[in-house]
Amino acid sequence: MARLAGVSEKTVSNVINDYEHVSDRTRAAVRQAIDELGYRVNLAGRHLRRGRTGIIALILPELDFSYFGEVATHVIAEAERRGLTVLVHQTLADRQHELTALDGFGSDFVDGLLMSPLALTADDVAERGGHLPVVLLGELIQEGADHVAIDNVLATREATEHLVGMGRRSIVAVGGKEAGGPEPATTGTAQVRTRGFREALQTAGLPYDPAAVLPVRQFRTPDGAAAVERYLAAGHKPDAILCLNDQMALGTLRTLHERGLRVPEDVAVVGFDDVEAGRFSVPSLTTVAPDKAAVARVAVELLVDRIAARAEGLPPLPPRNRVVPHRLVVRESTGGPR
Amino acid sequence: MARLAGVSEKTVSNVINDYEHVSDRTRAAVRQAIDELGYRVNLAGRHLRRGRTGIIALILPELDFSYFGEVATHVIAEAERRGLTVLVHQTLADRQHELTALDGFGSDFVDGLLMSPLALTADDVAERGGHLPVVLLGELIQEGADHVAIDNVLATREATEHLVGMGRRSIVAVGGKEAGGPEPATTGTAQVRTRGFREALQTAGLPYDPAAVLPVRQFRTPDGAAAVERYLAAGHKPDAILCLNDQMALGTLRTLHERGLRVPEDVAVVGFDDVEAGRFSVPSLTTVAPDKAAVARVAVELLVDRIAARAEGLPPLPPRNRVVPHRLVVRESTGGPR
DNA sequence: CAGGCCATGTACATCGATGTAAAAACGGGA
DNA sequence: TCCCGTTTTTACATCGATGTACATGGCCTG
Repeated sequence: MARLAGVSEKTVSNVINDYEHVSDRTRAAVRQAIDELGYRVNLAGRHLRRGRTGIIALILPELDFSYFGEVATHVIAEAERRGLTVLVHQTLADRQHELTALDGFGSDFVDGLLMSPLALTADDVAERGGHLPVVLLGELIQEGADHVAIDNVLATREATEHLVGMGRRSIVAVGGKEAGGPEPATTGTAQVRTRGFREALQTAGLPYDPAAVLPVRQFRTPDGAAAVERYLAAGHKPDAILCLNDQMALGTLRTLHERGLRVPEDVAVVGFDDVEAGRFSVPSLTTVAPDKAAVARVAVELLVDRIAARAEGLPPLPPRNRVVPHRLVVRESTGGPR
Repeated sequence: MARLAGVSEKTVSNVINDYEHVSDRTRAAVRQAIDELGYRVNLAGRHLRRGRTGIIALILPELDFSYFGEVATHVIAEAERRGLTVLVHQTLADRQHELTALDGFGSDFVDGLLMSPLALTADDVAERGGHLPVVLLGELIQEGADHVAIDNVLATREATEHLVGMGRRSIVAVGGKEAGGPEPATTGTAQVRTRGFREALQTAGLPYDPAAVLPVRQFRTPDGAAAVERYLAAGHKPDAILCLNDQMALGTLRTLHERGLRVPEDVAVVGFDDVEAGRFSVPSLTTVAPDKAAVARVAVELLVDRIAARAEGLPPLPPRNRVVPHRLVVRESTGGPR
């Protein structure tokens, strides 16, 4: 122990924690001893005593999803500003993995969770999420936990209106979900966006064809490509495709290219998320851009609140719902400027 | 404490750890008490006692880099199989962040590190990495720590030969680094790949023009796009571009498109990493595909070894260097099949 | 029926950091 | 010089889990 070098034991702790009533001489002595022995605080001991670790987990379905990667970057920056370390964990949209994470990995080395659930329902969160502060990124329809998301219905309506405004009449939604439809895909998000899509069509006086809502297993590039390929192979001739995320939109661009359809001349394409790849794709991608920094900032803020409330033994805060801004970025895939 | 419900205290511990000499009746009683009270193991206590946390950190420069996302997925799977939890952390290629991580975040809640260093040198690792088992992903030239990487020189040579074999004579390397060049970029990797590039040109009897090695600040899409744009704007007319990763290759495709150059007819493009986006880009991307699963498997294996050795108080193992397989995947961007 | 062995269960100390309370050291003022 | 109020420092208990050593009790064997 550093005691050998300096003096006591608590004093070392005091120095490390910048306690004010420590004489300069003692402080210096301890500091030196620390350097000499290469002493390092034992997180276990501190955690045991303090009951907090300063670690929060960011639970994501997919790490190699640009959108999540970008959000994660913001979350990490925001958390760092507050002295928190972020542990990123991947669930592969697997329900079991998500439940385990929600359970704090069966133990409690994290102070709280930021989670982007795919397979879970709000009930799961409400039921099992008892012991850990949790904030959800994205929608989950029902109440029961803190949420941070853009106004997805509105955003989808705007995107759809943009297409309609360009004279497109036959619009397909890739990744959509109908009430009672199969495949959960991105539970909440898919549903809400599909609703916005439907509403916009109605407002525009266009027919809503359930067959033009293409469900997918996952929101990945190959899923988008395959869904569109099937649709076109069936003989349909849409003049616009609304993809519920950019990954699928990129897959869609590929499929259209393979079938010799020009974008945007023959078919216009819109995505969601504004990932970097969409800015460099050929053609570049029109997309709904969520304010990712805001998502991260608000989410961390809500979580920190919740952690603090818990630390002080207060009753859990009521579920809160925060809406962050978004905007439609028009690029080449719908005829935007080059 | 669960003691109230069951009986003793150590017995609870015994039940939790599946100690064999516990009567069924006691075991059942304890189990029930656990459920009833919603008891959960306190990682802090266990860590304090055992000295290990079962957590390893995966330190990456960028989370929204498909390549790292894909590798991370494999690492997580491999670690899970061994009962380890992976904490992913992002350094943004910042030296200070990397040093902090290397230091175990100033404490010791991780058992070891898997790290993909960009800004660090081997000396840093050798010097500061004393207290924590570390395995590096990717190259760092000098010795001093465990490494896992493909044979980058060979891979680059193959990629270059592929271009030469298709009759290309004027080849540019994007992201390359000359000895003594500025910008560290991806320290080791850039250097080693540049070497392979140069060797291949020599073997083919082509001139090596240092101006055809385009340094970049980072290996990101915009950097690649900008570097190529500058090169073309300067009046050069290459017939092939070798990008040291896929992100930059995607940016390159975009720039070529904007300048009206056809790929592969006018210019062939090759990337590194085989990220998913490259399979769906227009045109699809020829690339050097590392066996990512192997990278993950070997890296975790090396790290587990090192952690075990340390736990048993053995002297640290000597640095080991593992080479994993790769292959060249030929796609449309160099005239491959559609 | 006693002795002995094995399966179970318990008491206690311990890991390291830190809050608490109190002791020790210091500085002034009377 | 003595007493009192601060400033520093220390002793001790504590967070929870678990290794160690030992106590308990049941059962078998002679």
